[in-house]
Amino acid sequence: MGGMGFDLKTSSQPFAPLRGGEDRALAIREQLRDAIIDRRLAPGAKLSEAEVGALFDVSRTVVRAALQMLTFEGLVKAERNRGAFVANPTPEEARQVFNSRRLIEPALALEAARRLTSSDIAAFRQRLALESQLLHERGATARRAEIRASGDFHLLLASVAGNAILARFMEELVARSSLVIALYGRTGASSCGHNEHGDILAALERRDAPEASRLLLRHIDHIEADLDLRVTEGLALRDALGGK
Amino acid sequence: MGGMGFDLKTSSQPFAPLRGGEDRALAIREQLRDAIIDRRLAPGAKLSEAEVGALFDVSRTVVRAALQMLTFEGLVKAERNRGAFVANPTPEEARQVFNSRRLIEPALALEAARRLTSSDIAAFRQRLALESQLLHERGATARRAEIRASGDFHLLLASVAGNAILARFMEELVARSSLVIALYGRTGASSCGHNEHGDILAALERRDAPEASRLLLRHIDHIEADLDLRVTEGLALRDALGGK
DNA sequence: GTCGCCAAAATTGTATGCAATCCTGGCGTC
DNA sequence: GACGCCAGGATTGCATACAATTTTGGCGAC
Repeated sequence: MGGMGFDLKTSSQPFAPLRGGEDRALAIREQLRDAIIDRRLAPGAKLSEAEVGALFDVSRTVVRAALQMLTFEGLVKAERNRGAFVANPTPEEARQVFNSRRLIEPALALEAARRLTSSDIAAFRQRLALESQLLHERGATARRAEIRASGDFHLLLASVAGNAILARFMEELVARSSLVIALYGRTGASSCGHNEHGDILAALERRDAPEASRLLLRHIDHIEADLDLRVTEGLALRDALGGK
Repeated sequence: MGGMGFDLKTSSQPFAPLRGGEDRALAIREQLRDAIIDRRLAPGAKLSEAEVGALFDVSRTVVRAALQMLTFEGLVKAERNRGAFVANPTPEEARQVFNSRRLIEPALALEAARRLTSSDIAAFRQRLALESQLLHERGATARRAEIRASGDFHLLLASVAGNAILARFMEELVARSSLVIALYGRTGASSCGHNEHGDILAALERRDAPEASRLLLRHIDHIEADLDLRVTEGLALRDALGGK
């Protein structure tokens, strides 16, 4: 029992105002999603319907809808008659996430290089500016925002590529990646040192599709290389303990 | 106000018994999914919560859960305060579905060729036998079963490849493909004449990964080539009319 | 006759109540 | 002392009731 020990509603984001006139389940989904990939909610943590409902001041009906969406995205694992928990991906699942990204993202880069418009470039530049600003900031809040901003770069690339279905897949893959990085990351800063996103954007601007694709593939490799995915068998129990 | 005019529960499948002890929303999702890809539910048809609930003898709560899942899969389109409708993919969406498949499936074939076990082969053979049997049968029921069996081949391939995430993506892509074929298919029998699935399996058994990948890519091309995706702009209104 | 407005009906969005299931703690027995 | 059993509490699964929104049908004015 006992509260979750954090305040979901006062997210670090300036917006996300939990607008009342719109679909509240969507808003709650986003808040929980941010909390999960920011690691404010630890993997394995229980998401009690009543408790989440009390936090957001909605009924369990709405919470259930939000949790079902997150379950479909793979960020939450639901067990019948037991409840919903923040996902706790295994190293094998982590590998599958990155294998999927290695397959999809270079293709997206190829297509994005063809379709890139000047307004797309502006959006990329804005994203990159935010990233580099966060990189130089200190503190846990900046760290969290940095992880999310880094993911947004890949999401923007997917959206520029123009395939809505693959973009949705990428949304899921990026979210799961954030979770995996939080779990298995060594340094924590995935793209520290090199400015790989900037290099990719430069290649895109040059319309050098193969190079953009190649850089992106290596970028994914670098992210995964920063993980510690050694087997550590039979840790299911300890993971559960770590949850709380 | 006018029933849906069909009986969802007496599906053509011999199983799918709507087992009571398990999660009923899952069962309803499957039934509706089958009905959609079998075209017993026309694109654009309204899925009223009360009506579906009456058909399956469950409350709207359960129906809503099922419809939300189908919405996530892209088979149903939900509009706020208006209801849920069977998806009506545009030609552009159809192209995106096949572009996604062209990207993912050849990679799955490569991996499947490496991992194929003898029990996998047996499962493939069983699938193919069912397909060829259905191919020679007459009647709408056999046609529907054939479309589904054909999709199952691709799903089996995805499962053999061993990446659960991509397998889930494929589930969505195959379901959407069935819908697209029902909407835009010319002949209706996508793999008529050639036994492309059989050829792919043969290449897999020979461990000829590149050939299996190549054949699969061409197979997808053939499926898409059978579609009529000419633009027909501004049909959104007529589509809605066609819905009822 | 056509257009616009308004009330009734139908449908979805949300909250809440009850039943079923699972976890927890304590007691009795071996 | 350890194991198994059973009641109490808590949590989810589901159904239902009510509120909000949209659609529909008709009525009146122009």
